Amino acid sequence: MNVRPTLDSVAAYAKVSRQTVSNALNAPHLLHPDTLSRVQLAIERTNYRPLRAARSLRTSRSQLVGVGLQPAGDGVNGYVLDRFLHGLTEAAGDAGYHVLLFNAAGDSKEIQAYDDILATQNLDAFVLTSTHYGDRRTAWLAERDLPFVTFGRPWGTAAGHSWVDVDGAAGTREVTTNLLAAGHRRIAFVGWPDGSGVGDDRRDGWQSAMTAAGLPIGGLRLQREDGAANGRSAAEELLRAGEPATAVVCASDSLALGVFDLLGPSRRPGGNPVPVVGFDDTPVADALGLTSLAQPLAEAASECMRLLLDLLEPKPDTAAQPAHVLLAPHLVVRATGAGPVTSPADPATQKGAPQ
Amino acid sequence: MNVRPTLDSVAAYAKVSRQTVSNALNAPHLLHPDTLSRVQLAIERTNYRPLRAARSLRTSRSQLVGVGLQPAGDGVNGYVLDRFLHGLTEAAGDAGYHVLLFNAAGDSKEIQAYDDILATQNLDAFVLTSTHYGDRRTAWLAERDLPFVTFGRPWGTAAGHSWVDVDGAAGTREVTTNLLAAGHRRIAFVGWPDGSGVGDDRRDGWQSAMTAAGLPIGGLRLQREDGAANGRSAAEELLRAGEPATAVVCASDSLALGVFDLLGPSRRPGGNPVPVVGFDDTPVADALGLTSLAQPLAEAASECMRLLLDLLEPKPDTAAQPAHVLLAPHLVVRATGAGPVTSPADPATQKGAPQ
DNA sequence: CACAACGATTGGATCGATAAAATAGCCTGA
DNA sequence: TCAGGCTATTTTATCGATCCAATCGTTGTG
Repeated sequence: MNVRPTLDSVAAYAKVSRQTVSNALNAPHLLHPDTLSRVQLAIERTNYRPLRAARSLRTSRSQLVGVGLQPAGDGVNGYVLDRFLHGLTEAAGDAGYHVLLFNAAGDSKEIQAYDDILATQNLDAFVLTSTHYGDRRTAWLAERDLPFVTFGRPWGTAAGHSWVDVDGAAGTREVTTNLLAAGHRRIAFVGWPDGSGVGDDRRDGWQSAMTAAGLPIGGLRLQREDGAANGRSAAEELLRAGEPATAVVCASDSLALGVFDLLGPSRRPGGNPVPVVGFDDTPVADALGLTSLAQPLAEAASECMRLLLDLLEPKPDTAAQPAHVLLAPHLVVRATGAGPVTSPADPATQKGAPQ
Repeated sequence: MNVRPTLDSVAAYAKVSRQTVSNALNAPHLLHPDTLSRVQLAIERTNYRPLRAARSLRTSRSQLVGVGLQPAGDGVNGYVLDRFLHGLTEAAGDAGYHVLLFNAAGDSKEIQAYDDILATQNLDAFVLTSTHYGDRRTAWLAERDLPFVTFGRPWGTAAGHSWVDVDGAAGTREVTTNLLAAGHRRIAFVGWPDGSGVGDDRRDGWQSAMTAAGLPIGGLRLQREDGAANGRSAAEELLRAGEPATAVVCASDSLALGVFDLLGPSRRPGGNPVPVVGFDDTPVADALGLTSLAQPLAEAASECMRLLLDLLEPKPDTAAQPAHVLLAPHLVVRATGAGPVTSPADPATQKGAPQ
């Protein structure tokens, strides 16, 4: 039964003072090279590692990053955040940090949770997810000079803080452009009701690609709350339209699933399957062979951690400015889903010169 | 700019000694009622809460529970564990604990991670997930007398520790019995290859229900690695069989999805849809209207926390024995999926007396 | 009336680290 | 020669809590 080594025990072992061992770890340049290597050997031999609680008490830093979890994660959005969380745990670990979870249901409760946890734990920083219009959390944290990074850009407010986000518009623009290049002209977008930030952004990408191609969007833009059933209802509306859409881009996999159910290959055997593109590349998309735009979540997480480190351990030469990172999603084309490169059914419009 | 209150500042406010304030929090029975209420008032007025780092240094307890995360969570199994994690965070919070995440890819790396983290953090306990045959983690922790609870029973080893698990066999038995009661006789089971603990358990429930009904299982039991494509291949095999199955119970939603794709209502319009039952009630099942057995994950998490508290804060009267909790999954019947209560196609075998 | 027993409260030591100040040794130059 | 500066290392103080032993006042007892 061997006890934990402490600074003192290592110091005795190396025949130096406690502080010298501490310096070997935190300020090695202060030591004479010979002393340094002797102390390092002692540290290795005794397998010493400083106790965080003691260090934290003295320095009021903990190497902990707080993340608030929504208690009832809805399936699909939950998927994205959970993958992000996995990535963050990994990125944090690489930087010598750990992730501490706490409950947060809604802005005000999350702020309450910050308050609680800060009173008892020395958290070094926070990572926020699911930013939205009227988000009160960022202002609260900024007022108190607490370091934080958001995964999600600050919708509707000036960006006084660092953030990482995925460029949804770029994704939908790219996939729409692909479809246009494949000859599609009537490309619909099934999105969420206005005002959701993320949803508006994803719609804008589609819209700008259509407009750039000089195509009208009248009747092609549908709005539904998220969910497969609502996607189905949107597909029905599209089917009722005079001139049907030949491809559909969606704001989420859930909506895409519903659309796919009515317009995809399974329901129209022998007919002309309509390419349907989802967003987030969830297991649902994978299971159904649905083409989808994937967020680079692991990368987003490591970027968050990088920006956080810029705040927490600023390089001496660079001033710690809030920084922003916008990552591009990438398209996951799935075979069974009759991916977006499929040409439209009508040969007349096929492979025509754009515009 | 007000500073954090400390024991000393509260003591000064209440005109007592530091230790008395400490006792008011940790051993209130030692104080005179008048003093107690005076100190409590002071604590409230100053909004004092003890700093964990300082307390942890002295008591070597941290109110932290460690959970290892698999870095690359596969979609479906990841879903279950992530929901469990949400529940655990909530349950821990209710008990005054927090969840600390760390990376763990595979047993040996997870053990390595334990070692690392214990050297620097005073973790009070661990919660392990995904127990399996030949799991080396539990023995490692037990050898060092570290408190822990597993979500997942100890497959193949004696249970020297507390655990919580979901009774997969009970779930498949129940659903199979339901199907039998509805008149089905040829009920297939599509499961994983032998030796996976969880998979064997889920198969056993189906098998025991079939055997209890005096029905043969020859040709009805298929084994596939997890995945929708493999489920599809299993369904093909079932279709090739001389006497087709009239219902299928699966070890996972992924397998069920594949089976459903070939045997469900979508592919056999006008035909006789075969009831297909999945396991875990993932978003995939929800999206497709697939009937599935849901694990009570929030409950499992709170039970884990309860057992952990029994270890960490043992009641004086009860000896801290390792305890086991086996929770029953519940069936989520979905309408579109032509749930398991559907009668088989052949009227001859319909609603006959069991056996 | 001295003294033990007890309840309520206090003061010092301690947990294990880092910050800040002090010291010891060595070198340089007026 | 000796003040002053530099480097390498040690000493002392401190972070904010709890543990433990000591103290103080009150009461009961022989």
